[in-house]
Order: sequence, then C-alpha cells, then structure tokens
Amino acid sequence: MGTLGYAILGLLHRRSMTGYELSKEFESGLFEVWSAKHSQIYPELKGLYEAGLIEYQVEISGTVLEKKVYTITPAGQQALRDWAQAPCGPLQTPKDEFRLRLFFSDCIPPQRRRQRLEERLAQHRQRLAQIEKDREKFDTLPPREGQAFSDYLVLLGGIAREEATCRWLETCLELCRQQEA
Amino acid sequence: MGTLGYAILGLLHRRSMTGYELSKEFESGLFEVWSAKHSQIYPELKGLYEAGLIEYQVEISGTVLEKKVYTITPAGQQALRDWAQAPCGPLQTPKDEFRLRLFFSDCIPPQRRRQRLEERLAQHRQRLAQIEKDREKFDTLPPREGQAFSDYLVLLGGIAREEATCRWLETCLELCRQQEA
DNA sequence: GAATTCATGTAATCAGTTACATGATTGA
DNA sequence: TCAATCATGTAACTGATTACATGAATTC
Repeated sequence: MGTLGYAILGLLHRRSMTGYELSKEFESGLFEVWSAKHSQIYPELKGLYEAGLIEYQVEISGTVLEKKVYTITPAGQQALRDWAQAPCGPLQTPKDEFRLRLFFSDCIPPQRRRQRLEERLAQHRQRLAQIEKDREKFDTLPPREGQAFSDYLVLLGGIAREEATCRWLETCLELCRQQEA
Repeated sequence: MGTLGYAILGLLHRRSMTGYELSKEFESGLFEVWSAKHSQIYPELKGLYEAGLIEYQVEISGTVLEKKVYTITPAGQQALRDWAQAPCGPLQTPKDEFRLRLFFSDCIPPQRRRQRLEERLAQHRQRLAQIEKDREKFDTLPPREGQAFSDYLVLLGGIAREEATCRWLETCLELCRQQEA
C-alpha cells in the first residue's frame, strides 16, 4: 500500500469522515505534509475498504443526498501502527522547481533574478505568518500523549522550514545586491 | 514541456553531454534540486530533439561503441531563458513522508518515536556535513556573473535547509524527553 | 433565484519508478 | 578474466493531476 492509504488511515483514526471531508483535511490540517485531490481519494477509499482496513455507513443529508461516513477497522489501526513505527528509508531531497530555476539563472538578467527572489521571499513570509497564526492556537505545550503533541511538532517543523527559507532568500538578495555596487 | 526538459536544457547549456552523463549529473550536481533516472532521460532527449531544442553528434568510444553527444540549439537556449525568467507560481509544500509518520505518531510507543527522530537526525547531520564539504570548494565568493554564483546560492539553500531540519529534530527530541521525566 | 458548498464518482493524461534487455570498454 | 563502469534504449506499472460528469443542500 502507498503512502496516501496510510495518510487516509491516519485521518480516519482521528475521527470518522466522508471522502469529501478527507479531501478538505488534505487542504487544511495535512497541508504541511501531504496532499491529494478527491479524484485520488475516492478510488483509494475503495481499495482500503476491499482490504478490510476501513468500513462505512451511509448517512442521508437533507432528504436524498447519500454520503458514506468511513471508519477505521481494528485491522486498519494495526496497519497504521505498523507503518508509523517503521523507519522511513534513506533521505531523498524533494524536487524544487524554484531552486532549479535559480541554479540556471546565470542566463537571465540580474535584475530579473532579484525580482524572482523577492517574489519568492514574499510568498514564504506570508506562509510563515500563516503557520505562526496556527501555533497561537496552542497556548500551552500539549502533553506528549495524544495527537495534539504530534500536531505541534509538525507545526514547529513548518515554522523552522519557512524561517530558514526566508533567511536564505534574504542572503541571496544581499549577495546579488552587494556585487552590483 | 515539463520541468525535466528544462533541467536537461540547463545542463546542456553548461556543456554538451551524453544521456549517460546527464543521468550522472542528476545524481551529483543537481542532486539538491532535481532527479531523474536514465529511463526517463532518454525518451525526454528524443522529445527535445524532435522539438528542435537540442541536436547531437555520434561519437565512437573505443572501436564500436556509439554515444550521442547532445548540444543545445539556439532555440533551446531561448526556451531555457524564457523558462528561467518566468515566475514560479504559488508555493506548494512538498510531500514529506517522515513528517506524515510523525503527524500520526501518537499511536506508537514514545520510545519508538524518539528512536525514529534520532535516526532521522543522524541522516540529516550526515547530509549537512556532505553539503558543507561541497562548499569548501568555493574558497572565495564567486562573481555574480557566471554559473558558479548560481551554484553557490543553491548550495547555501541546501545548508540552510539541513541546518534548520537538524535544529527542529533536536527540539522535537528535547520536547519528547522533557515530558518523560 | 443564484451562487457556493456538499457530495461522489470516472476518464484521460502526465510524471516517475522499477524492471527488462543488451552490449562495449576499462581497469584491477 | 572478472568486475565495474560506460552506454542506450523499452515496457510495465504506480502515483498524481486535470478534466469530465452529475446532482443535492445551503446560504445569500
């Protein structure tokens, strides 16, 4: 089973949900770490159901609209635990289109390169502000037991990454400007 | 055209190469920012050739072994410049399986979580040491003109990312240990 | 009444990995 | 002569995105 399957199991371990709600989770709570469109989620749910890792009950919204509320089974919980405990394999640097463009930026005008660096910096500052707003929801350090603690660690990781990226882009801009004078 | 095509154009802009050499570049120089296997590179070269962005000469190694040395065409250089100058689009956080496992780590024993964090920290420290060794090759700040400068900026980005990741993992371990006492 | 959100799916396509397949060259 | 590296491709499959397709419920 692929990573997406475990991501879904993990979400359903927290609470039962419909496919639609899962797709919203990938845009909000899991935004930092994974993503998936509904067109990938629905077939995956079918597979997890056939593997006996989840089950569902049909509920009615309004008068006719059917929705399937998925729940993790004991077998699903075991599969999730096994996966979450296993080591992650060797490091692999994620592909980064911005860095690739920068890597080949010696063939473009210097002021254009500065422009792209500044744009990017603005984007990362905005993202950083968003994550820091999310952290404010934790007024106190959550207890190590429970999912809030895991959430908090991942949140700190996002802040660390965005801060480092902003500092790096600032350094790049400084170096670009320095040599111009 | 996809990003891989531009990565190849960028490499061929630096120097003419065979498909085999390109695949080695993705493992070494471009390791920080992009990757591709030879099974993806050869078909892509065919496409770039048919689009008139690259051409090749057949050379002979030894007595019979043919190799195709690819060269970027003027049209290819223009396509590369256009791409490198264009903005990168909205930020999208890369998928991160380690953070995903951590996100769901509330269902595993705490000492197992610490073990995984320590493993990961060791991996990132090793990577950091490797990148810093690469930086030592730059004894002096390269001039803004030329590709060495772009290389240097990307290298700094790798160091920034690895340092931030190491510090974050150290913080996670501290928080995990703190609450245990 | 109109727009947005809720809700579920499939089809076509693209990007990327793993496996299959072959053979020459070089250096120990 | 044996292993590692050089060298080039194709095939099958998996993961993921975009587009196609439909319709109910809610809110303005």
